[in-house]
Amino acid sequence: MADNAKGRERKPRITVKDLARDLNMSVSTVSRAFHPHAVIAQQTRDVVLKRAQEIGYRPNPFARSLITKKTRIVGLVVSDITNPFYPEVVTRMTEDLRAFGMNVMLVAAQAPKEIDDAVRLLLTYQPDLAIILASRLSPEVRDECEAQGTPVVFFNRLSEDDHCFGVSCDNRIGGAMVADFLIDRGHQRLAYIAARPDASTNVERRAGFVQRAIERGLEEPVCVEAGLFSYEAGYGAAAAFGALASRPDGVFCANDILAIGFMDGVRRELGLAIPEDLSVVGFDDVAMAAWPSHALTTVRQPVEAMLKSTVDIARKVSAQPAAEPFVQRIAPTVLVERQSTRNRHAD
Amino acid sequence: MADNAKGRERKPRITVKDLARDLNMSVSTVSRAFHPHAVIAQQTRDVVLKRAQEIGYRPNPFARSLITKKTRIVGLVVSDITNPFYPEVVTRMTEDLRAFGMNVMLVAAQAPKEIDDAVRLLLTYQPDLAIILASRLSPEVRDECEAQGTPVVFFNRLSEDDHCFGVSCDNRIGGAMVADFLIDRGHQRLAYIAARPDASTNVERRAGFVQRAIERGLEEPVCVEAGLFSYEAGYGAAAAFGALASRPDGVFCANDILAIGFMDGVRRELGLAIPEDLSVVGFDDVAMAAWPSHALTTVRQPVEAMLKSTVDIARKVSAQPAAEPFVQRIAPTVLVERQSTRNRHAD
DNA sequence: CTGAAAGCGCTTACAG
DNA sequence: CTGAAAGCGCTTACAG
Repeated sequence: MADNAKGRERKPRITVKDLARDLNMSVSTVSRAFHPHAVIAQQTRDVVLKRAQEIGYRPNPFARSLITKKTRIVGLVVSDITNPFYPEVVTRMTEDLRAFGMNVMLVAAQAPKEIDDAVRLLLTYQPDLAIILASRLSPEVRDECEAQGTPVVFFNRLSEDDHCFGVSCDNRIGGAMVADFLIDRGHQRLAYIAARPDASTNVERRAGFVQRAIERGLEEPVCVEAGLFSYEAGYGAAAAFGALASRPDGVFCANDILAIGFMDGVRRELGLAIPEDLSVVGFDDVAMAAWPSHALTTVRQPVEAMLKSTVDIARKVSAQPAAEPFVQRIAPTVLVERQSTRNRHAD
Repeated sequence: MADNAKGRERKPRITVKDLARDLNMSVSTVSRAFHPHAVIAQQTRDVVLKRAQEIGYRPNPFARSLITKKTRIVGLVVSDITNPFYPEVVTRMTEDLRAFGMNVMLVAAQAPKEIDDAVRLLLTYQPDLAIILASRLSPEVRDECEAQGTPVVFFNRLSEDDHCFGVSCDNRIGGAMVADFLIDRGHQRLAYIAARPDASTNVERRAGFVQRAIERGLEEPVCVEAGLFSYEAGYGAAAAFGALASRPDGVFCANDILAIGFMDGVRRELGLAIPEDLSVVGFDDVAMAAWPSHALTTVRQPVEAMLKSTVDIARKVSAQPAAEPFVQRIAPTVLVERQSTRNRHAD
C-alpha cells in the first residue's frame, strides 16, 4: 500500500539539464538536437537523440512554448454533437493533426453562451489555431481570438468574415447534384426539407437544388421548414410534408440525420413507403446512412479533402501565424445511391 | 490587406509585469491575487482582479504549470466513436470539467497501436489525469503513466489493476434488472446478445442477467455472440438468433447500438415483429433509443453520477496526486420502458 | 501583508 | 559547431 502510494507520486521529470550532464554536453547543444533546423553536428544530434530515447527524456512543451510562442495545441470547438457527422470528423481530425505532432484541446458545449466561455478558457492556452465545427462564435470572442493572434478556421460552414479561414464542401454543387440525380431518374415534383435557416450549409444546399430544378424545367421545389439538423426535426417535418396539396415524389433533406428522421416519420406517421411512394436523399454520408433500415442515398462530403485542407492550414499558420486567411470550398464528387431512391422512368 | 495581415500578428501578451507596473505593485502581489489560498489583503486582491479584467490579463497557464507541476489538463482517450454513448459522454465530461477550470485534451484513435502513441504524446503535456473511455491501454503505456505520476481512471470499464481508478455502472445489477423486468412481464425464454468478450461491461451484464434468470427458475438464457458493440454486429446476430431451435421471447442486448442493429436485423431479415414476436431490451439509453423507429426499452446508465464521480477524482488528484485509487460502481436505477417490449401475461 | 530574488525547463542570440 | 548567459511568464520561499 505504502509502496503503491509512493509509486504514484509525481516523479521529478527528466530535464535537459539531466540529459546534458549525462552526456557531458551543454544544455544548448542538447536542446538543439531536438530542433530540425538548428545548427548542430549530425553526429552530436544522433548521440543526443539516442540517449534521450534511452533515458526517456522528452522536452517539456510548456517550457518550450514559453519561448517559441507556439503550443502545438489546436482548439476544436464543437457544439452539434447529435449529428453523427461531427464525432466522425472529430476523431479523424484528431488523428490527422496528431500525425504532425499537434494536440487537440476539445471544447464541447451546448449553449452558445457556454461556447463563448469555453473558447475564452481555451484561449488562455494560446492554441496555434482554433477550429470551429459548425457553430457560431460571438463577434466579441472572434475579436478576442484576433486580438490574441489566434487564427480561426470554420469547418463545414461558410466563414462569415474575411478574417477567418473557411473549409467546406461546395454545397451549391451538392444540391445541384441531387436535383440532377432525381430528375435523371424521372422524378417530377421535388421538395426540400430545410434545417437551420441561418446555417450556410442549409442555405446553399437548398439554393443549388432549387436552382438546378428550375433550370431543368421543373416547377420550383416546395420547401418544408424542419428548423434544425436533427432526427426529431426530420421526423416532425413528415406531418407538414403529408399536408402538402400534391405529394412530391423526390425529397432532398438538408443532411443525413434529418433525412433519417424524415424517413421514419413518413413511414410511421404517414404510412408511406420509401422509395415506392417517394425517394429520399440526404447529405453527408454518415455511417448510419448505410444501415439497412434506411439505406439512404446521399451526397458524400469530401471529408478527406476537407481534413487535408484543414491540416494544411494548421501547419501553415504554425509556421507563419500572419498567413492571409482564405476560404476553400471543395466540390463533392460522390453521390452514393442506395435503396431510399428509385428510378421512376419505369412507372 | 496589409492592415489585415498586421492585425493577425501574434500580439505580445499582457503579462504579470505589465499589470504590476500598471498597478504600481510587485509581481509577487499581483500573482498572489490569482491564488485563492495566498496571503494577500482582500482589498488588494479586489483591485488587482478588477484591473486584470479591464486590461484583459489572464495568467499564462504554461508558465504557471512550470512551477506548480499542475496543468489543469485532463487527457481524454476515446476509441469507440461509433457508439453514440461516447460522444454524449465526451461532451458532458468536457463541460463538467471546464466548470472547474480543467481543459480536455482529446485523444481519439482507432487502432490500439495508435492509442499508445497518442497517449505518449499526451503525456508530454503532463495532464493532471488521464481518463480512458472504454478502451484498453497497453501495459507499457500504463507503466509510463505511472512512472510519470499521471493518475488514470477507466470510465465505463472495470479497472484492470489496482493502480488505476475506475468509474462504472454496476453492470451485474443492470443485467439482473433486465431479467426481472422481462420475467415480471411473463417472458419465458430469455436470450442475451453478447458483444466484445473481453469487455467487462459485456461480461458483467451477461452474468447478472443469466444469474437472475436462473435464480427465478427459468432455463439458462441462450447467448448469441455478436462479437462487437456495433449496429452491424447486432444486425448480423439476427441470423444466428433466427437459427435457434426454439425462439426466445425476451432478448437482452449488451448495449443500445447493438440492440438497434439487432432489431433492424430481426425485422428485415427474419420478418419478425417487435414486440409482438419478441421483446428487446438494450443498455445505455442513448438518445437514439428514444427514436420512434426503435422506441427501445433500456437500462439508463447513471451518467450523471458517473460524471460526478469522475470530476471528483479529477479534483482530488489535482490537489493530491498520490491519492489512493479506488473503483466506484454505481448501480443503475432506471429502466426506461418503451415499445420494444410488452407484457406477455395477457397471452 | 508586501517585495526582491531565485528558479521552473526550456530556447536562442551572442561569442568563441 | 558548441557553450555561457539571458530570458520566456509565472510562483514561492524568504525577508522585512
